[in-house]
Amino acid sequence: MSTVTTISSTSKESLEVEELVDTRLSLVIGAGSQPPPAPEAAGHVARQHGKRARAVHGGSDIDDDDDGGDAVGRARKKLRLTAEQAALLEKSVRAHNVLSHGEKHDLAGQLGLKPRQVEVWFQNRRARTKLKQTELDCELLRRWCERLSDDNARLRRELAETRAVLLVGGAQDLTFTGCPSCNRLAGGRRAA
Amino acid sequence: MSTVTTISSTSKESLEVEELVDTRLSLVIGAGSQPPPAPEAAGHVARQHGKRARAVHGGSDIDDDDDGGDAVGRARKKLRLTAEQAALLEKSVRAHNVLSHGEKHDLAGQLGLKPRQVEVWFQNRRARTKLKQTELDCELLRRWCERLSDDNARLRRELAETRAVLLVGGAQDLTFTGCPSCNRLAGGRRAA
DNA sequence: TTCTAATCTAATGGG
DNA sequence: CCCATTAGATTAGT
Repeated sequence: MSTVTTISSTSKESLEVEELVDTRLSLVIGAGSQPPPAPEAAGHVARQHGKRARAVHGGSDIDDDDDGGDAVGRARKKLRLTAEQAALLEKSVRAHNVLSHGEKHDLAGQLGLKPRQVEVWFQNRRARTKLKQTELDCELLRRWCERLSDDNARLRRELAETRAVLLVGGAQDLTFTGCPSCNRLAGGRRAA
Repeated sequence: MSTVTTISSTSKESLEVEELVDTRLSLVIGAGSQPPPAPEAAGHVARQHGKRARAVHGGSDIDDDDDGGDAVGRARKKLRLTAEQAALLEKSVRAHNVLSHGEKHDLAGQLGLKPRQVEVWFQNRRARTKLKQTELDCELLRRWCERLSDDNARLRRELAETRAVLLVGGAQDLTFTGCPSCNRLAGGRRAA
């Protein structure tokens, strides 16, 4: 006989179920606890989620991320990372932008977060950097475009002038001035 | 209930299973009839989900709440819009991409959503379209860049060609006339 | 099969 | 309102 009483979050319709569960859990677990509204939390990371006592899960698997719907157990609201948590995460992401299983759990332990949350944080972080870089690439492209445009104009000008010199020079001026190239240059650098 | 056990274990893959799961959950949750397939106007492959019963009327839960004081006590987990709701919203956004107060409440009434949710949906929608257009602009820029690059190459080629003709044609004269500037230039470009 | 990365979308908060 | 961000849910890929 399976002892599962909680509904796994993998269920497709977990939404409604979660609400129901949430409500009931609120009633049961209810009103007691209150996360410290003070964000300063000078000490260590606040322990954020009490896992409901689970039935004895034989053997700790490598991954036990799935906490099902207990994320909302007493949750007054959404998760806000403290400065310490953010700092640690940043440091970690600088080390490796992708987490191994061990690292994930380790970090989760240090942060007082669920492994799943750490994982998600990393995902979102990666997405963010990617987006930023896309924007940056776009800007780079824009500059490149600008440069190309300038080059283009210059080339057109030079080409026109060179052609003009070629045509004119073939007739007469070439013999007199003796230097079509100089004519061209003089024309081109008129302003200078 | 053993049914829950079955659901919780796995599987979101198979379509058949999905339907079964959905059906069962509908029974469990107590959803009434679910309006079937929705004409999905916008784009993507027809999704099979279509079925989300938001029949959790446990009293004052969803519909009747006006915006403003959003109770944070129960974390509202995630709302999934039905195909009908989405279709109506799409239609509305086609009419006006911004909502008036009246329209908002009206729509909310028709959809069975809170005005706040309608508002949020419109905001997200606008953000989405804006993002898409940005991407599109970026792509456009890229093509323009490409074109410029091609033009550039062509111009360089033509210019080189013209210059070559010019130099060759004036080579004899240049040697005789002995322009110092052009001698220098000719020496530098002799190879080309 | 499981796992994770990537994507979409509802929701929050600040400005 | 816009914007950035969070996180749940889903899809796709190895």
